[in-house]
Amino acid sequence: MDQLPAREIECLLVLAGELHFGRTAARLGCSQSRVSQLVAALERRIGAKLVERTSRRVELTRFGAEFVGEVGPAYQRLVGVVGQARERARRGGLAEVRIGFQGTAYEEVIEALRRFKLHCQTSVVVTEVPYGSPFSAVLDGVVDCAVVELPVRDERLTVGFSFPPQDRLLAVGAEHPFARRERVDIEELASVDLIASTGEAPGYWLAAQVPPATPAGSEIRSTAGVATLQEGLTLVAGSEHALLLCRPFVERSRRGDVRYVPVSGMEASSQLGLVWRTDRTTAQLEYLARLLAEESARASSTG
Amino acid sequence: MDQLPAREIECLLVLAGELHFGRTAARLGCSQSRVSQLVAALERRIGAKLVERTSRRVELTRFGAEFVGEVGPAYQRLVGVVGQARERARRGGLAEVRIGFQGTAYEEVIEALRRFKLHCQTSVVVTEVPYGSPFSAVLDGVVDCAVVELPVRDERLTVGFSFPPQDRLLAVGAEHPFARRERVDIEELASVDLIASTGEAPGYWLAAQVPPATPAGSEIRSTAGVATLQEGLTLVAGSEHALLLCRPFVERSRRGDVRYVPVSGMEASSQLGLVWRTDRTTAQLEYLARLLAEESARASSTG
DNA sequence: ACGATCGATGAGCTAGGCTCATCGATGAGG
DNA sequence: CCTCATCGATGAGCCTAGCTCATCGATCGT
Repeated sequence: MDQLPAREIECLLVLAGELHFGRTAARLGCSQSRVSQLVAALERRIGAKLVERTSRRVELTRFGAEFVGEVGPAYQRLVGVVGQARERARRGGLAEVRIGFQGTAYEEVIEALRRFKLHCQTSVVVTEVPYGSPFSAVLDGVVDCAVVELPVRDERLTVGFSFPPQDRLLAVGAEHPFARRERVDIEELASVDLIASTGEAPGYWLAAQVPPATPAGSEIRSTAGVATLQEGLTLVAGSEHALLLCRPFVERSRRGDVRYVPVSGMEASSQLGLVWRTDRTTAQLEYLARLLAEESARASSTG
Repeated sequence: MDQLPAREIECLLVLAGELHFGRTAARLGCSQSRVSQLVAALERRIGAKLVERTSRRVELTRFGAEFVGEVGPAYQRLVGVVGQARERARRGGLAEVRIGFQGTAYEEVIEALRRFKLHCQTSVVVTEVPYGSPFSAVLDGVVDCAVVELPVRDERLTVGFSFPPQDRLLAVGAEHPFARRERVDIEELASVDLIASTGEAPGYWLAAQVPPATPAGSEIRSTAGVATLQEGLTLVAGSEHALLLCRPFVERSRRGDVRYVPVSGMEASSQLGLVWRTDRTTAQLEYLARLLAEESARASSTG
């Protein structure tokens, strides 16, 4: 089969409305003879008379009317889709933005997303990404961006916005020696068995989450690894293991058999950020980053 | 806005499946460079990168994937509609055939329509046409054909099939002098007041339905006119008026306050036929006529 | 380092898309 | 009945857009 005769269809649709070759030509911005040729060509292609025409009257054949009734909506839809795409491209956005989160989304982000959807007329799909593989979903293109733990040191990824650093908390079981402490100093981490993340995260990221040693140089043990936050908490609850977390995750995962103790003296404190693939930077994502910045500023000023 | 870029869209859709410019070109039956140009043109038109391509890898942009997801179905639908129209034209038919009836449809026709729908994969819409204007709906194109009382003497109309002639019946009120008669001779019509049809029917047709005089030359009175069969029967029931009908209509409109008496000696007996606009003759309508002929033959042999 | 593969690009050809001029048909008006 | 005006069809011819060919540069495997 050969090519879709877009011009001929367009011509027929206009002619069906005008029922006049001259006016149709004017509306199409071409000559009357071209209209005549286009209609004839379409009729030849379809293999049936579509328009009954004398020098005094133009009317659709019964078959032509039926054809117009079917082709019209289909054609208009296609034109519409292309037009919408153009419009979206002009504003530099996607119709559906997929955002990944480690764990779940938190308040500041939710509000930013609401404004984002409104302003960009975009639908937002929220997905959870594995705690231990914060970047792979972004790199694979499964999500368009993600709010994850920093740091990110990867040419392929861009950090659009970084939330302010936050203290880390140490999650321990209810029976753990630290369970009732007010604080834990970072040097004390040398005495616990920290849970590491298993996943496709790069080494520098893993090291940032679970430092291999205290600032003073004491080695930090780590004999267990988990893929998700929930796994980690479950492991903590029933063992001597401990888990380093940042506050937003804690707020979303309170449970009775786990205690959260602030850790003081941590140099590399926990920090969340919005990241996306550098080669897929768009105005839309940058706008989302700006919205996050605003919400973050608002939250820190009122809180 | 300018023309719908059908080739470019087609090209993108194929490329989205192949992810390879050379194979895409082969499938489109053009050169690789053309594919490159088409994609570039579409990207320029939309205003966004749709395909990420290096010399070693081709993949859709996030935006491109979204675009393909929307444009693909719309495009396929349009192609499908055009293809279906071609197919229908090849078999010479309409997707929806509208048939008009005076009064209602009767058994032989119903069965023929069933087979017609099946064979032509067509939907059939049945419409009632005014008894007194059997042709105008056909001429106006409101229906594609109609089963109506003959005769038809009009260049613009074609009779595809004529049912065998049938006796006429005289409908009279229950209190009418003829109400209990076995037969009525045509000469006796001079003594009744026949109801005429009012409508856009031509004079020859009206005269055939309600003859102006008996064969022997006696004038037949007609002081009332009705537009539909039901109106006529209602008028008959409460007056001295009488109505000439053909059998199929009678079978469908039995009522207690009206008697039907066969009329003998009528030269021009009642005859139904399938008519359509001559300038809209199609193989499909001719096929329907053939089906009616078959059903009619079957009915007369078994009955 | 080399060759193979693949997409981009520019030059150049040509068929298809379009216009112009004209014709014949049709209907209105005198 | 004749004339004029309107409208769609048609053929000749022009020109652009649609396409090919040849070539280049980038990239990956060996």
